[in-house]
Amino acid sequence: MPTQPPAAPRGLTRKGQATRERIVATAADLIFEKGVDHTTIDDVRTAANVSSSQLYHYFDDKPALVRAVVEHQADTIVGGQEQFDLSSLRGFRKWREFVVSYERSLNCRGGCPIGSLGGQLSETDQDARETLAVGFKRWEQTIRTGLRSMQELGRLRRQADPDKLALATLAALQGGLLLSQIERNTRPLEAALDAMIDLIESQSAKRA
Amino acid sequence: MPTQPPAAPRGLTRKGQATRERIVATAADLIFEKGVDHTTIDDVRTAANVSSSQLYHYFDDKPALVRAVVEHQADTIVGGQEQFDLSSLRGFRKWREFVVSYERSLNCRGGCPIGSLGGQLSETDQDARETLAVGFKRWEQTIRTGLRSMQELGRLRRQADPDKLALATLAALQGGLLLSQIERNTRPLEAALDAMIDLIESQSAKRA
DNA sequence: GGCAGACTGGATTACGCGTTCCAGTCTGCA
DNA sequence: TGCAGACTGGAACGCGTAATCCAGTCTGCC
Repeated sequence: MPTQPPAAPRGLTRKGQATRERIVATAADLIFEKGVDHTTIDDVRTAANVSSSQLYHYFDDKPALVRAVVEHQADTIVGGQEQFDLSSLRGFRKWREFVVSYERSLNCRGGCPIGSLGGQLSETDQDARETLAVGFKRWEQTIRTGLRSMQELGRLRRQADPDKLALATLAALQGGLLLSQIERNTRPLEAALDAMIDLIESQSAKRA
Repeated sequence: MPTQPPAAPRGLTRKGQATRERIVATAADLIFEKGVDHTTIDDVRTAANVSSSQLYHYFDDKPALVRAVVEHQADTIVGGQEQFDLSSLRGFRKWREFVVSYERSLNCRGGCPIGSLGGQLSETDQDARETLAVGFKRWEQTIRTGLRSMQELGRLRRQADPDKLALATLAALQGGLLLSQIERNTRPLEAALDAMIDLIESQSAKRA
């Protein structure tokens, strides 16, 4: 359940909605590349081919646009995450491969599309921070669901705590992405994910 | 080995050096609270009680000041880290307690003094990014040293990879801090650190 | 087919903030 | 005790950028 129906189309023409969408997507790309504060309204204006009055027709001000971007990124990332079946170690390994190669394809630039926003907005935009928190909760949820069915299927020991493992896995992912972004090398990301997979394996039921 | 001798005192009076130090420390605090881009030169000026010409006497421009802050934070954090003996599980648990209660005392504001800088600077200031990378390498090193001696002391299995574990632990810490900052709750941080400690324990030599 | 309101364009404004300038005072050293 | 250069103060400048304004055009609906 998203915070709202997919971006309240309160009296927006189909065309208007498309324009709005284009602005958000463009802004999301630019912000991912250059960060919130180094992406100017004018940058977005130019890249999305809209005039400033158009932009302010759809968004009250820059923070409002940024919040729309936050929701957009959360939807995109969590949506992509749901493609993976994390109810087995094999599934986790596949996911690990995907994440690492994705990061490598970006040359470790930008970090996590959501996580990097967290560092930039948490202390300056309370509203954005809460939206991010909701996004992460959803993300955590998808991992948790995988681990819980892993346990229900008897693949994970009963004593294991899938909820805590899910949260830790998300944290490891975020930290790995951050360090990889700083070092411009996927090694930290790999080490972090491998560690979590090792931990899950060590708590798997196979030996019981 | 830091990038430079502790901030080249090229022809600075003792008093001048103190002033410079005060500026950096003040800037570090403000940047930690509000982020790089929302901390203005004027904020620093006021809080540190210096005039703008003083500030520009010591630093070429804002990026130069920011870089000085990065080095300052890296020295502070890594220095503090070295107090802990991570050559035993007990040491790790003590460290875990310290980190969590520290974060709690800040009400989860600000995240990691170094890590949060990474997200803000990696894509905009190449130079700062590299300085951060060096800082993290030093930090990683202190954890690695602990794990290596843990292994040498026979507390960690020979098959374990202390270097990779150290990197993963640092990543888990960073991710935990980031998520805790966003959620304003220490749970993610605790889950991340506990997971790494569990992993290390599962690879300890006690059962061998 | 007309009109209300969604939508677009571009010029203009207002101001925050980094940076510079100049005119001084203090301080270590010969 | 003089003087070079480290150090300080505060006013002023100029640019980048968010935001506004007004003058339009398009579009769905009765």
